[in-house]
Amino acid sequence: MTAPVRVRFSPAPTGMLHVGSVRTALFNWLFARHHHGELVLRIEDTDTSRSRPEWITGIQDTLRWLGLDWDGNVVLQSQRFAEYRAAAEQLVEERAVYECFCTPEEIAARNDAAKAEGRGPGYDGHCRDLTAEDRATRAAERRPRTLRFRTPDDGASSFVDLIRGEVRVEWSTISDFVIVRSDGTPLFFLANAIDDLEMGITHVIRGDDLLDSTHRVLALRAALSPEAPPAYAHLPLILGPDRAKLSKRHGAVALEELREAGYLPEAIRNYLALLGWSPEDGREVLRIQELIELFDLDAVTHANAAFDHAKLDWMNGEWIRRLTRTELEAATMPLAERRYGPRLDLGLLRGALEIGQERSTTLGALLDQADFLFAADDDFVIAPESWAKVTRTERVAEIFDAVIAHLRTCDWTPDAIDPRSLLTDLGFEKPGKVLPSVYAAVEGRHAGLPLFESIHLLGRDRAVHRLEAARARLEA
RNA sequence: GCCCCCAUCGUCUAGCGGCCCAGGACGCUGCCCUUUCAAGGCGGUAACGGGGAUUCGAAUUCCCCUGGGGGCACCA
Repeated sequence: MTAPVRVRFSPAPTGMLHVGSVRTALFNWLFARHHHGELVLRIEDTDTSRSRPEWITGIQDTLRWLGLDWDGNVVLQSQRFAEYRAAAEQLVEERAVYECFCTPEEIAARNDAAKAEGRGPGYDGHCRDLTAEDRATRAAERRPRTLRFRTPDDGASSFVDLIRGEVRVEWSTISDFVIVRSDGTPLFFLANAIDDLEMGITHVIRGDDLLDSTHRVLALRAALSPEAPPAYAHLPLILGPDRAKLSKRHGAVALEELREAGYLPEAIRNYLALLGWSPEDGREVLRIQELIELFDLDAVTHANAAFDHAKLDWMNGEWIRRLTRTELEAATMPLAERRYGPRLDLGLLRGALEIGQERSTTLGALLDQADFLFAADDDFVIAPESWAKVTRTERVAEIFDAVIAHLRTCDWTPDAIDPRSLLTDLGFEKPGKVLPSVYAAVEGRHAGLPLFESIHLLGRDRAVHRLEAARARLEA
């Protein structure tokens, strides 16, 4: 390859990162790492009313957690406004951009009128050819002034997208667009074009929802500099289960929610990499290094993809099982600390991870099953549906009595704890069938971590105590 | 309304003219394993949206239709 690759991930800090934006970040990251290039993190906070500092730090936290590192300092567009203004004024002088004094209300009214006539929305060029005198008058009226880019009157805009191939649109369908607001702040188009130019971005990899805006950015870029623009690659969108575009208020899966629910970065990266891309050999469970080696823009698909939570679950389970015990512990610790606070017991947690690793799909689900270990006897509760199952169990009082007696004296190993032979002696042909009542008494749920190991972990006193409590409750 | 993008199992995808009466994965489902529930193992179910054209031959090329998605902001 020729010039070193330099890409950027440029989110707007208007909310938490969701799977769509993270997939974009991931593809940029994989592309940069694959080509030994650089990835810049640029925060597009030009909309000062919607941007919030906590989202900026939140975005960085999430990216770091996912292992998607970036090169150099984070660039904040809000700190470069002066530069954008200067460039815009220069464009005004060159007549590529003009002053527009239309108010939002006037534009909205004319759009409504256009709609009534069966035409679509879009700026009508009202202020396109204002004379110096017109402008002076309007300025004197203290009308708001925006700066609008003048799009070509005829011909077509065309560029070759790395994924889509040639994309062509008639200029007549693209209206003049605002690049500087009436309060003097820049818009996306301006800041984007200038920064891509100055940062030396070679490839722009982003969502397909920005495909149409590319023509405008490219025209603006051409007015700004004769330098060749970056190559563009528009990724198919990730859709919600309902097949609509993911948005903050609609079905978007926030990364922080996944993190809190116990999904692993390894699994999220792996799953997201497979949404719109697949390696030649068809393997699906891939380490990050393999992802970097195999990733290629050529293999990116063209069609939008629905986010499938069930497959993510499967993938997460795959990764939980691949973790070493130490890694699993490190991944679970933050969740467990938040969940159990001072009641967290490292020894018990390790025990739970040992018996739970092979059978869990999320860390959250694993901890759900481990809750019984950390509950004080006073606030240990048996789920209502599980208790119902207990009361429906035949001769359950007898079972409890026998198990209690057994636990008081047996050797304290999982094998010795196993009460089945004793239940067989009591006349139960399939002792396994009545065991769920014991699960409920000890674990608070009739289905959970393997019983004998669980009792062993819980300890003799606590186990006996819980069974006695359940036995007493039967009488009530 | 106009513009753009897209179109293989329910979902993610392989397929880039004959190897495909279409392969893999998730899901669903049957069986096995089994102390519950899972996890795991082995099977099964299930798709080329429709119509033309090109060709000896089309999931693969072209056109139309239909369908889905996106865009048309002083959001990005």
